[in-house]
Amino acid sequence: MVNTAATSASDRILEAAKRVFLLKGMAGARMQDIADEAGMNKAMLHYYFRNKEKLFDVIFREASSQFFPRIQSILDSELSLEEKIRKFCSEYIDLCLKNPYLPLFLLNEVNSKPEGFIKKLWKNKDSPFSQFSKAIAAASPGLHIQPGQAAHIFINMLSMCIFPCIARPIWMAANDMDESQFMRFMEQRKTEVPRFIIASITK
Amino acid sequence: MVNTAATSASDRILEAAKRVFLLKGMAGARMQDIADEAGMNKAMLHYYFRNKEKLFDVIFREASSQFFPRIQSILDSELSLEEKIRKFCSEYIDLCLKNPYLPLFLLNEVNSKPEGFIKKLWKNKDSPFSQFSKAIAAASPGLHIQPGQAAHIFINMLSMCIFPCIARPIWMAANDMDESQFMRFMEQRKTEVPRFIIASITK
DNA sequence: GTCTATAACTCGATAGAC
DNA sequence: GTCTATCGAGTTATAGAC
Repeated sequence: MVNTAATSASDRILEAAKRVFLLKGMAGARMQDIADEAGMNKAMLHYYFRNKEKLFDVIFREASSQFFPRIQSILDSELSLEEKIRKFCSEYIDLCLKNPYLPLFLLNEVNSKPEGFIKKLWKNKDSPFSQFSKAIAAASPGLHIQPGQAAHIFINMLSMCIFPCIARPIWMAANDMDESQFMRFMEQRKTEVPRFIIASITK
Repeated sequence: MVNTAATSASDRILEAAKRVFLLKGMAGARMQDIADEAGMNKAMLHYYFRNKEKLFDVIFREASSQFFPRIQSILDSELSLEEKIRKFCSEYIDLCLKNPYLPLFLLNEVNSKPEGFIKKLWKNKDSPFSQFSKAIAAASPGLHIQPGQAAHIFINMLSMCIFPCIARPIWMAANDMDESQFMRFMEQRKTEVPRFIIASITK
């Protein structure tokens, strides 16, 4: 009744938790930080999410689903291979620029999970990765793609889109870049990376 | 006198600290874990390194100097550009395979350092990154390298060598790989990545 | 130098008033 | 639902015997 504010308490907690967890990770985050960020006190976090781990799980799942499934929809589209590559690079570079802490957060937390856990991210379905690899292989007639190379091409694409964003502080410092120079550099990459990939394939 | 063992106490602490810090990061590591790993008790860690932060700093510096300066020596060599690329990829893939937690550890901790800190890694010298970029630009006569592309080529190379190692758990799960299959995949990349880069340049 | 014991503190979690 | 107060476990760090 009273809470006609833009967001409910639990939503404000989730937003705050996302900021703090993505920045500091599970181990580095403090419930107090999240409470401060959300403008309320610790007891509220426990009232809504019971404990830190459950709150973290919600954030982790949300972050995962924001990052991984996009691959699928691009894959399923009716575009040509070259168009798929262009679209993929453009979307993933944008995603990383708009969520600077997302990739490193996911890589970290996946690394600290027990073995079997990761496979559950894709349940019984094929992983988007292996599907994309197959799509590249299938689209290869006329191109110079050797069997077994599809996987390399795919992870090359992922690497060139994502890595510069996670190495951003080092890259900026090493090249004396400011914020806007880095942004321009990454904008260039939306065309440079596809050009690079396609050149190496069609040579 | 007595300690004719292979390693001194402080060395054993450093080795243990490296394992624990690289695996769990500053926030996730426990002094008790390090003590256990080193086969002694917590008081010893404080005796030799005063506190957790100072111990961490030693590890961080060592890890940094293990990772970054190699670029320089390859750059300074008298090899052709193509040979430099091949050597760089081969060495960095090996480095990452032999130190699986090193790249993610550095990326994480660099991200959580205050702004100005990073530049101090290269003191007053040019960063190896910008130097390598210049070398690629200088070696470009006869190749199809546009001005401003050198930086892209260089970070492409870094990305394709390092990223697959930090995304290893996801990549293995997504492709149903076991340990030895992944190792073979990365061995292939020592030639695949240079081939990929050179193809895109000489097209 | 090395160990045990413990102080000092941080942090997640709960109890209970409103 | 929201807040204050506090408990109790876990951690860093130190004191002090040997």
